[in-house]
Amino acid sequence: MATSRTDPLTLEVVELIGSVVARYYEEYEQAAAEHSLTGAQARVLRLLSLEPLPMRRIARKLKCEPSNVTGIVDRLEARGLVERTPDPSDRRVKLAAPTRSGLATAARLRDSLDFAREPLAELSAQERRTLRDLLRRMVGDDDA
Amino acid sequence: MATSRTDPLTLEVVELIGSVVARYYEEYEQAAAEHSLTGAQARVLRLLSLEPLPMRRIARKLKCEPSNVTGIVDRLEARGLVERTPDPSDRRVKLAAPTRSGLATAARLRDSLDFAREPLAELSAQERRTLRDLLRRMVGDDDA
DNA sequence: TCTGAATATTTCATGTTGTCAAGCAAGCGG
DNA sequence: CCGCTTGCTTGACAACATGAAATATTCAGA
Repeated sequence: MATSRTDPLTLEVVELIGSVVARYYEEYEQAAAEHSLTGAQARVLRLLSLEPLPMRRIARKLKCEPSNVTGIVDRLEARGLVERTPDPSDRRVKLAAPTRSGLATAARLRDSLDFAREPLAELSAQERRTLRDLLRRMVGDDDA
Repeated sequence: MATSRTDPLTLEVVELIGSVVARYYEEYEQAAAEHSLTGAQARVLRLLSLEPLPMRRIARKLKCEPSNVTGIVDRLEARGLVERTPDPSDRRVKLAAPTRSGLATAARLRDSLDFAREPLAELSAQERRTLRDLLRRMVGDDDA
């Protein structure tokens, strides 16, 4: 493998990615907190704002146990941001869907996620295209 | 501001960064778990492997309350990975330093953090340099 | 059709992380 | 010496996370 662990260039890129991750994560939590949400609640609400989902699919997306999702959706439901509705095609399943208020909160949350937008302003359109292409190749064709 | 929220290029880059963050975070937790550590414990151990630090400085680095650090260091200390030693120059301060075993664990942890190394193999040296330069400018001159 | 395995969700017990308020010990400026 | 600040810990509490067990439903096969 050409990419040795001790290659200084690679190490610096890894380090930089670590910085980006730390910063993004922190700002995400902060944006969530401004709407009185925890990070986990914000992630679930964002997911559901794209599409209502059964509990187990939320767990798969979050890569956590379904029993954990129960509590998070409980808290979102208690705040009127999310509703559980039965799935007509399978009575075992409960679909979680955002309420009108939940959708509004999700939209405001999206707007306050300035992280990558602001530092991206440093880059020209051409540079952003370059960055996009490099990131695309790094991330690969993962479909989560 | 030229970088409108609805600019599709910027949106895609933000989305990609989100993917990178999710993946990095997940792999970090997983690498930590392979050494029976939580993510927070791994982060503290990594910090201390660079340099012993007083509790309050760990809290600053982790951006959390000092009272939280007490518990994390307690658990690392209970496993013999970290020691608290008094600071001779200020008897209020306790320095947390890795033990020999803690240093070894930190090194193994570092080795298993393949994340950015592996997808980075997709990129040529020139491309990695380009990526490094773009990321540097995004991250800015933050000294944490 | 009946039975048994598999699936979807919840509940419970437990541990870690996080906050905040309060407390204690040690430094520091008057 | 006194009072203020600083560094750390403790205690109470909430959220998140896991794993095991309980419940309800579906589904495949005898």
